[in-house]
Amino acid sequence: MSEERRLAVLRAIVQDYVQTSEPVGSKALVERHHLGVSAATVRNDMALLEEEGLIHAPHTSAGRVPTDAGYRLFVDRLSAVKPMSAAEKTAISRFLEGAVDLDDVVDRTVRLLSMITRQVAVMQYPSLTRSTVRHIELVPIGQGRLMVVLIVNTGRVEQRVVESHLDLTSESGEAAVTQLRAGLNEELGGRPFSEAAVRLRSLAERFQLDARDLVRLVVGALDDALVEEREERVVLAGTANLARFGTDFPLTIGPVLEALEEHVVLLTLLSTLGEDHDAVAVRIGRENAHIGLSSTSVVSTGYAAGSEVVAGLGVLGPTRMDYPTTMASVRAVARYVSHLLEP
Amino acid sequence: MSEERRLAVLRAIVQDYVQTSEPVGSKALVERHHLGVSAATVRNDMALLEEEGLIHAPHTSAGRVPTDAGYRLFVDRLSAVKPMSAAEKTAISRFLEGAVDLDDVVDRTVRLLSMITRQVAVMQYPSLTRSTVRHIELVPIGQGRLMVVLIVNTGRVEQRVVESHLDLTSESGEAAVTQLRAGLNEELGGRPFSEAAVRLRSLAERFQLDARDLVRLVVGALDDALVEEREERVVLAGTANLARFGTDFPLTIGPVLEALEEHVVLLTLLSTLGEDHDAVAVRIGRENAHIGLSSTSVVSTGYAAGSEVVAGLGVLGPTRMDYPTTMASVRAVARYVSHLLEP
DNA sequence: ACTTGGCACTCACGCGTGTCGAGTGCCAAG
DNA sequence: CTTGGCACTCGACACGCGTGAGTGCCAAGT
Repeated sequence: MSEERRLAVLRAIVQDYVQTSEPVGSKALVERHHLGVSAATVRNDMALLEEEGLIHAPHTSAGRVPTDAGYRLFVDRLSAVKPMSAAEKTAISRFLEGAVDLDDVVDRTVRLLSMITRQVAVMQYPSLTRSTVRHIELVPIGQGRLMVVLIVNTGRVEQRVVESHLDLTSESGEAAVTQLRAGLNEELGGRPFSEAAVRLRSLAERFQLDARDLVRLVVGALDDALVEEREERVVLAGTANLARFGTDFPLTIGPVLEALEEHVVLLTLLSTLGEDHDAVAVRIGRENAHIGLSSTSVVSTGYAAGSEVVAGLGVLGPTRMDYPTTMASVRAVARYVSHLLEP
Repeated sequence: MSEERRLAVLRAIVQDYVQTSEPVGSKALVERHHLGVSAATVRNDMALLEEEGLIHAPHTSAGRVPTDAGYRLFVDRLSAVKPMSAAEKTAISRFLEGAVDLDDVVDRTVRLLSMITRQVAVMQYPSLTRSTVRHIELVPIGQGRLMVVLIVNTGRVEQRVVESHLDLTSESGEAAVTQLRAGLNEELGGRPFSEAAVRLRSLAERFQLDARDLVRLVVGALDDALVEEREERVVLAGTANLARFGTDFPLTIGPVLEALEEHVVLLTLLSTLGEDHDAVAVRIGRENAHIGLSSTSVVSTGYAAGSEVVAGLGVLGPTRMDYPTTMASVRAVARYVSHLLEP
């Protein structure tokens, strides 16, 4: 009972099943992969694998299909990371190079990733909490309204309008704005958001009484809306790829689309938690908390701006997916994006 | 041969078919709608309607189904605009009221619309070309880089970074930036984008030679990236609703999802062209240029910021949709959005 | 000139049956 | 521990048939 061969059988099953998307039987296996043994032997191995819960037969006398656990084992121990061809690499960099904008980078990345993996691609905008402040601008825009523009080191820009009863066009109003702008930038410029909240708190006291109201509003806008990261934005592309499986599989497309519309769900999918830089995380089937994604897998990783990992990106597809190549693609794209966000 | 009754029959067919999604036969018709005639008479009418190309039998001895032309006639002449209940109206305003942001408005609108129509909702961001400039801000962000922030009357904000070899931190650099900022705002502030291009052209000459380079860069950024509206943004929600029909119908979901990912396609769908303010446009089946949308209909209208229509929104669903209520919903939501963008 | 009931006809659909074959489990021999 | 053999299972597919909804046409009624 060679343990090793049993795993080879599992690997072969996964590979065949991924390719053909049909349950694979003992006979087909031996003729496609030259394992040096007969079909009967493979059958015995299969019986054991099934006992271990790694594969499963949809019904009596049908071929075997890997279970979630089977895929897991395959990913963890049985698959080599498939290197990307030089052509693919240059294609990636070409496609991403033209981006003019953070929005554009995200848009292109997600499109690219969905195209090369032929699956659904997901990308999170650089998280504010893990970024640093580059600049804060205050722009009066008529009446008592002030637009607060926050520029982040990743190139992300956020803005919010606050309404004040102060007359900002008056001399004293303008002075207050100027002073506040300077104060904010001095206090926060170049600093990570994690420090922002505390630093903001002490700011109001430095101002004259009649301006404190304004300070509080602006600080409130920054603090509440941005630091609290009420909106971690997520973008996706390639949903049409889901349709390719629709007929093919017990994967009904509806629940998946629903899950994809819940951006909160997507965010938890991407949270690769305590990850190494550049490790690729894989969640298989039921491992994804969300029901409706129970027959899909998520391959994700973090990307960096400078040295800091700022957010995640990845792809989502049926559990029956080509893990090695998908993982390679995700990793490669993440690297290029990090590279792009470098300066 | 009462023309009138024939149309009544068509109306009845459309209504029944929309509700049951099954071909409707003469017998079922007479017992559900008390037209004062017998099934045989209805059959004669149906034969005529079919001759006119308004309905169609999927196969011999099956009920009838409206054709695109049939729906068209129904929408144009046979349907009354269904008024919305007070409850629905308040629900709409409640849901939209909390928006803090233009992004937020768009996001909520599209979600809301997809929920109440139970179909795919699409919304275009306020078009820059139809908006007016509220303010332009120039923010130096280290080295020779300058961020150009454009604030639009609709609340939309666009930004772009330009790189200059000028030292912007020097005194003369700062002066140039200040002068340019003032010049831009004087020249463009409060003006529609349609005038922007010409006004920008003459700007460079007003500056000293060494600053002209900078001016050209900034003007280029505004002109090229924004006025050219390279990116008319579109947001959608409710794609999961497509799945509800997937099984139901000859509407395969794949091509539709593909079309939805092409934002260009969506934009042309929304372009209600030479529309009256608050007229709701309907495109039925093949009327949508794009193949893949040939069995879907689009109900769309424009929304305004102030008095000017700035962009479109609408929903997309199977040709077999409840046009009167969908049209009512789209109109109602568009009105509230316009209201929200008023000030 | 329409309307209506009657009647023969047409198919899509569902169901049961039968065949086929891939695939399995088990066993006894190598 | 492997292997060939063998009986068995069960889904997929094809065929045939009955059923019924729905039609078109016609002749009679208003």
